[in-house]
Amino acid sequence: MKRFIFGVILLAATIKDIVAMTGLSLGTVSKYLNGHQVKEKNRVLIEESIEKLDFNVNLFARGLRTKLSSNIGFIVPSLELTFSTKIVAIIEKILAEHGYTVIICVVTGDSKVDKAKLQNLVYQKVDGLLVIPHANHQFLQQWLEVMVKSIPIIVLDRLFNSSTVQHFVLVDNANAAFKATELLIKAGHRDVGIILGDRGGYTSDERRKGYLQALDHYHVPIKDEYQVYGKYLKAEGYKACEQLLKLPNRPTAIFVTNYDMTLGVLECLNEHILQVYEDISLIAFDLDEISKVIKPNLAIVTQPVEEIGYYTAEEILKSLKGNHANPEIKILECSIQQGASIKEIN
Amino acid sequence: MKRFIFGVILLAATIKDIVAMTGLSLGTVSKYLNGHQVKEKNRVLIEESIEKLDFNVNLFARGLRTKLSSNIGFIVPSLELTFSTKIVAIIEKILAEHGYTVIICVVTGDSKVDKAKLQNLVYQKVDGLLVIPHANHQFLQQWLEVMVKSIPIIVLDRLFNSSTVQHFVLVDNANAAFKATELLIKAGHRDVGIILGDRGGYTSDERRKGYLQALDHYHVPIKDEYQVYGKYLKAEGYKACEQLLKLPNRPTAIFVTNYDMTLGVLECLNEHILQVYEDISLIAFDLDEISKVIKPNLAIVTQPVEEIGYYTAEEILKSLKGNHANPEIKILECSIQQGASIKEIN
DNA sequence: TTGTAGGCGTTATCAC
DNA sequence: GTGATAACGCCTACAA
Repeated sequence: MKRFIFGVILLAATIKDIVAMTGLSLGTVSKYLNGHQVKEKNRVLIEESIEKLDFNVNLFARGLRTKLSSNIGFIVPSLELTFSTKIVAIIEKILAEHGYTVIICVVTGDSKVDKAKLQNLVYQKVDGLLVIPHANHQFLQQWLEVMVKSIPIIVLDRLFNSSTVQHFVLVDNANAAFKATELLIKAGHRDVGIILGDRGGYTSDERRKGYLQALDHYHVPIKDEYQVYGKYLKAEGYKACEQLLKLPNRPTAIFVTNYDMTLGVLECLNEHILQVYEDISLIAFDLDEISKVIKPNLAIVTQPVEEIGYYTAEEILKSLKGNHANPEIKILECSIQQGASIKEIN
Repeated sequence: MKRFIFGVILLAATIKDIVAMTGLSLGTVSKYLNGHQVKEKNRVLIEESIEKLDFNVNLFARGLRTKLSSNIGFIVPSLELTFSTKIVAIIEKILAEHGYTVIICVVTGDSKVDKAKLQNLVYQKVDGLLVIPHANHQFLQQWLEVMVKSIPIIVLDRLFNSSTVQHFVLVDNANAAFKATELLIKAGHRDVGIILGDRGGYTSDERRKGYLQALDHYHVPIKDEYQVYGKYLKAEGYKACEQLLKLPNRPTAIFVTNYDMTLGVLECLNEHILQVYEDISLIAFDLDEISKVIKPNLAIVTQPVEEIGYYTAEEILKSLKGNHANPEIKILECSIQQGASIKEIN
């Protein structure tokens, strides 16, 4: 019952072809395929046959029975952030080694659109879900609460309160912000501005917390007008920066808490003909690839993206095979990379 | 035969549930689901039932029959290039509107690893393929030649000779390079270096062609030592730049032909304490987001990523529904964005 | 350890 | 237009 002609595959081989070739039964072959014990002799027989026939399990048929797709979904708020794409890349690599593929799903924040996309994603298409939530994505969160009942979910980058979703991979934002702010203070800065993302968002709150703790720890007065928000966007970062520059006693140093806003800040400083270091000190977040390109080299806080990726991939694989629930909140540390953007004053 | 309890879904509804609820036959419902004509009265009946049951087609079962997954695969050489990620994002958005999901597949260039990944990808998992090929990816190309017999494939960014793969979306690299080089020449530069990607690669060859044409057109002598290669990598771009700087009569202007190499070049110039504009003029490729961040603003060649994305999405959708073969080589134009990195000399 | 048989939910091919 | 029925390829009791 072969389906080749002149060495060209006409129809993909099925288990039945293996049965015909080996003389074994369907059940035996299927068992072998699913990792059960089979007599050594038969094992060899089956493996030979698989090789010859170039057999591959039909995933539709398997899925029809098992409801499993060996796809995992990756929900991201954007693909323009290197943070997301790096993690996607690492995870895709590891999951591929285990026969899984990654379906990407960019959520827009528009819940009508997102609803359709998530529906589409989840209908039999994924066995598990990795999520980097959008800031303030109420709808997504609710949806995850429901989904987690049927498939494993790991949430990255952002913590939220939930009795059902309990598997998180985060970085210690507060501590990272503390260290960044500390660096500025230790260089003598007492007028330290911070550009945060979304007001009330988890990440922003954490970073703000670290910032405030550092000021407090070193007895630097806290000023509300030094804390501005830029929604994690370049254009908003620009505005936030202008806001700080307009202050009567403008900060001598600024801590910008993400990549995109930093681009906006740099553009803003450029236009105002202010020199980083000379006129204003800067420490940024996540600028890895380009921090050295910018003059002067920027001091930056770096998230352990690789570690996040590896850890998350391992975790989802664990959840996928078996113990469906190993809820954990994992917190990884950021590192600080020195630059030449912080001026020592007095 | 409902499968709800207290409003909670126990089992996903099937066509049979609709049959039970409407009194119609399986065939009729299935026909409706696949866009065939059904009596108005029955249409309403079915739609109500679908609504009530929250019915969704089981894609495993459908796939088992049709061999279609409504996934499309996107093969990229890396997710660290904004070129790729932007296009992925656009395409994911459009395909989602049509019920398709995007499976990402990062090829490494290591053909053993890639082979496994591509196998995995293609086994019933995708209905079509979008590809941004790796430079010199011989294996991938051969594989595409085979795959294209069974599913539609569109190749982006890079052209290769093939009797089977015939659907390409490209930019006019030669013309873009001509215009970029022209800009330098018109500013008075006659010692113009170019940093290309991979020697012999399609894209590099095209960009080199445009560069040479411009020199020729304006009667500027061509010098081999001004043409160096950096494999599209940051570190290699750094080296390539050094190579140019070491020349006895080093170029007064450099055209760097991709994003990553430009980062390397900027780093190199930084370390050699050479000022862009003042000491050396520069025009780059694809630096969109950060060109304004860098001082001085870089002149850049911008690829029409949006247009590439939209066009490609439309094309693959066309191929997916029906006319399996509308081979075409689409060429889109790049634009030049002025900056302050080119000095007028004499 | 191996074989048998039923069913997963659809679509497609027929008749009607 | 509609309704029965047979695949699609696999997994999993259950029986041997």
